[in-house]
Amino acid sequence: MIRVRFAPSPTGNLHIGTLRTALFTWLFARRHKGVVVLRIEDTDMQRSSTEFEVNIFEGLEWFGLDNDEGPREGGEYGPYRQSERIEAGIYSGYIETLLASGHAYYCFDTAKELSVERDAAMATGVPYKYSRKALELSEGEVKAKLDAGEAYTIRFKMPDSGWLKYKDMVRGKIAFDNSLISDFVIMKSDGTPSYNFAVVVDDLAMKISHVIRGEDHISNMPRQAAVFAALGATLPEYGHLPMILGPDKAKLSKRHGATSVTEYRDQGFYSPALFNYLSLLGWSPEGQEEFFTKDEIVSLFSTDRVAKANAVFDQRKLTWMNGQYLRRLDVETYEAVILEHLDAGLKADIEVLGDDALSKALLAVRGNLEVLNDINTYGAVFVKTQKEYESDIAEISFSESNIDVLTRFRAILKPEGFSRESFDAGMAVVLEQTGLGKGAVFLPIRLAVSGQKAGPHLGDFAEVVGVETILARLSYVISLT
RNA sequence: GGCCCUAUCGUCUAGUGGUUAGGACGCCAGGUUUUCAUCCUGGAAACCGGAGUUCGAUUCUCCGUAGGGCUACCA
Repeated sequence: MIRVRFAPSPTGNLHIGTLRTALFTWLFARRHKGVVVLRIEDTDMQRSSTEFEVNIFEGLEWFGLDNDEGPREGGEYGPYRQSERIEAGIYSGYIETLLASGHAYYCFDTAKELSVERDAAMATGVPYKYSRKALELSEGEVKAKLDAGEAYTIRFKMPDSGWLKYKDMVRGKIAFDNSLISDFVIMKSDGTPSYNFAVVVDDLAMKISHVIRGEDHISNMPRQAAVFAALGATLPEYGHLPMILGPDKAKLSKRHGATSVTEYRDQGFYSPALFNYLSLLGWSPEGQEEFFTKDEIVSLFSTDRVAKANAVFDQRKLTWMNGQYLRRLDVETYEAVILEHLDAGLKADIEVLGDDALSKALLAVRGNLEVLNDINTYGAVFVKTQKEYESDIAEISFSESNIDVLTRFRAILKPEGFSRESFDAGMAVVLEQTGLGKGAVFLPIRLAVSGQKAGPHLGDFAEVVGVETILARLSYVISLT
């Protein structure tokens, strides 16, 4: 049975990079009909908060990644928060085992002593390894220090020789020399387990079969593998994903603008579009097609087509893809989706214009939208107040020819039987009558009836605001001369 | 400094021991459209460098270089 886990740390909002890891992990599991476990790695009490945990849940849900086991779903390998696992004594049990087998030992060095060691090693160009001073303590000395209440950590004793060799699902063969790795802390002085230890215990206890995570964890492999070995367990399969970078090729972070998933949601990105885009960042199926549904991606996904090189997150392309999704949606879905982002005030104002006004207006500006929130910019033209309209008009100068065009158009436009088509036909007549170019006819009409030089198709616009408004505005402009 | 990973248009990527090195975003030009947008057509744009292997390397090997990661009582 394939069991994967997604293990975010609630020390910040759900990040695009973290989401991509979750996505690939999820895709792998769903592709192979496996189980997805969500585990919250909140051993860092200082930085973790439930607010961030909630944001992570929210982001995953919006994006469309579900999990079979987790803090909210429960499951037979719970609890699924490391903080709760600490309370349950899960880690201390394993610590005892390691202590008893000689794979771990108490360490009483202070932070200052350790940094002196480290600086000395750095200065001589030797890779730093803990001196193992604590290992020279006799059992009696250790007990005495413990009894005296001295602060301590527990370190894992790395093997002095041998290599960790494994085959990465994404990168192929990888090897590390164990003798270069320092003994590392597995239990901090506050009694909580460190990451490299907790992760192993949990992956083992939760029977995780495949670990898919970011490349930043590759260097942790020899440490984690050594703990697995010391516990007499076999290593799960591992796949390390390339990182997502900002435009400056540095690891994606806050200074690159929006990085939290809920921010993308709030800006009006449609989650299936983000899903599609992110799936193609570091992975590609065969062929040239770029648009895939979630189900298609699940059935196509495979770790051996995951890229090895880091990828820059291109917001331009995401935005383009989002616009494509908006245009490809069926009308009902499009309206439902866009309505969630339409300002209530703007919505009410448009609805006042008539029964189908809202629907027509939303459709009229569809081609202009990239993100859902754009509707509030492009939709405003439909509900300009008279005052706003007049002040827009005041900025525009109409020539005699323009006024002639407007006058002719006003004469042709009839309130009876008005439609988008009759509006267009009316403009065509003016075109013929005057013999002017398209621009010389259409632009002044657009300016006169909308007060701006860009916007939705005028026939659509007229249908929404009503022929009376159009006629009134034509007359208004004509009357100014 | 040490260790690990990586390297195809500006960006995301496909691909191959012999290809006009393909697609997409962006950019430029033209067209459709009433303007903008959409849409259509076309264009510019890449195999990091040096050795080696080979009849032939972008592709395989090595060495550089560059970028990224790790080197914590963060995860």
